[in-house]
Amino acid sequence: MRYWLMKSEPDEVSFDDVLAAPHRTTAWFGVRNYQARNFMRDQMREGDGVLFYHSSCAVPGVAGIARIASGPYPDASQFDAAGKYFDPKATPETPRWTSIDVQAVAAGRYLPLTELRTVPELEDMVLLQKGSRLSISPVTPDQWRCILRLAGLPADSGAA
DNA sequence: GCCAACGTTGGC
DNA sequence: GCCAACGTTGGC
Repeated sequence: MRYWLMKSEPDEVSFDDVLAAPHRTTAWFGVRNYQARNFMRDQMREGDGVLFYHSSCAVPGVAGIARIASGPYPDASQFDAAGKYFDPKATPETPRWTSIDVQAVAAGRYLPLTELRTVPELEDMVLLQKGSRLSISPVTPDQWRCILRLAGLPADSGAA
């Protein structure tokens, strides 16, 4: 059981969008960074906890708690020649990019990035490191508990 | 396999 | 829209 932070642009997919989706679940596709892909492919497993983060918006921050709802599987968008995520070097036999399903669990109090930066317990979060742009990053159990407490969510939020 | 040029991310 | 940071590409 691990914990992760996943960035989404709310103009594309917001936490509320996932809450409103069938089974509160969405496929996470379009990741085109090897480090983030390797987390999905090699480490992320069903039941892991997810901090759902809104990026590239007026007030970036953690919008809610989610969980990983599938194992990794090939990202279908890499094969769509008409789509913006097409990768001509990927084939169904040798896929390059990975997807995973994410299920919304609960929205707590919205936690703006500016507030997270003031919390000493979170100063080592990958998200908060200078120059960090990873769309998927690991979160420690202590950081996870701290975020849930700040958001006003029960400590067992995200438990399968 | 080096590394300059280029592209992207994402907060501000 | 700016720009710092960082990843990727491709010539050599």
